[in-house]
Amino acid sequence: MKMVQEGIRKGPWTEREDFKLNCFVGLFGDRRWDFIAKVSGLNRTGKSCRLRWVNYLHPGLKRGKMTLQEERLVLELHSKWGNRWSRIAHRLPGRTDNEIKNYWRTHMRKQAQEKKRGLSPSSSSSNSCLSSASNPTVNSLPFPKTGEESFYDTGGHDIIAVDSLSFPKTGEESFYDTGGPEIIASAEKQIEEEKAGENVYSMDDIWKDIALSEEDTIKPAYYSFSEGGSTFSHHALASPSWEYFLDSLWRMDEEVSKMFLPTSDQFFPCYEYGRASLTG
DNA sequence: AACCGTGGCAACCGCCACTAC
DNA sequence: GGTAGTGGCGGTTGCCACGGT
Repeated sequence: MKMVQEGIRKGPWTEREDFKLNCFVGLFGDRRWDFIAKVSGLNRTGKSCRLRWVNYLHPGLKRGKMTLQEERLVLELHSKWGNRWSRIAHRLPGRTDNEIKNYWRTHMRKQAQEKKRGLSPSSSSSNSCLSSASNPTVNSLPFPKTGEESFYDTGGHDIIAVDSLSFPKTGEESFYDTGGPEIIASAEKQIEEEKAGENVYSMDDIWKDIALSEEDTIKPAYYSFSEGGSTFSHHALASPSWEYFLDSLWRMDEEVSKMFLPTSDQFFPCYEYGRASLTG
């Protein structure tokens, strides 16, 4: 039996909460969410913390519009796997299942509306592009006859291989691109491999991949403090709230502190900076 | 300027799977 | 083997910004 905890916060996260979560994930890793939720004093559930981290705070995440390649890949993977958003997300470095899910919903809604209105593919630039990109893939795949499929059907255009599609090079595309064709090719290769052996990555592997693939293209903003001989860097948040972080640490169970503080390389810069701040 | 519809996104909920005891 | 705790995933909801009227 689990009692519903009183005082559990819900709703949008504040910058201070983000900062605290970031710090505690840095200290304890991104696995023990319930523990992090407790010791951080966030008054959030572990689930909520995990979700916030995975969908928003993780340094490997990309922000911004999906590239055409990504859109194409989402369509293709969805046609293969259905609503396996997490699985699909694994093939799009820096994108979360939530993001892809949201994109898909929007996409499907657009498709449904166009279908409803019987619009021509030229009704909107982005949609027409998506339609032309999605049809070849989907139509060529063994798709179960569902209502969903009908969203793709824009009137039986000639089918071309997805690999042969060409997309206009735009500034935006290159800006957001995380590797472009290489990523797509890599993902498609992995799809083939999975077909053969179902080699499913663990989340650790995924994040490692992301870290590697994003190393040169994504430069997460970091705070970097260098004061009083101590250097501290952390993922950027709009307003660092050291008093909150430190306050939480001070309130941590003493035994818990003993368990983790001596072994955490990341803690000491935080600690030193905090102490320096407090003592002036 | 006010209202309305829509899209995009963040976050919650419920279910399931896994693991430790 | 049963149970509780926890994490992960997919579905859903609600808020907010923006554009059109």
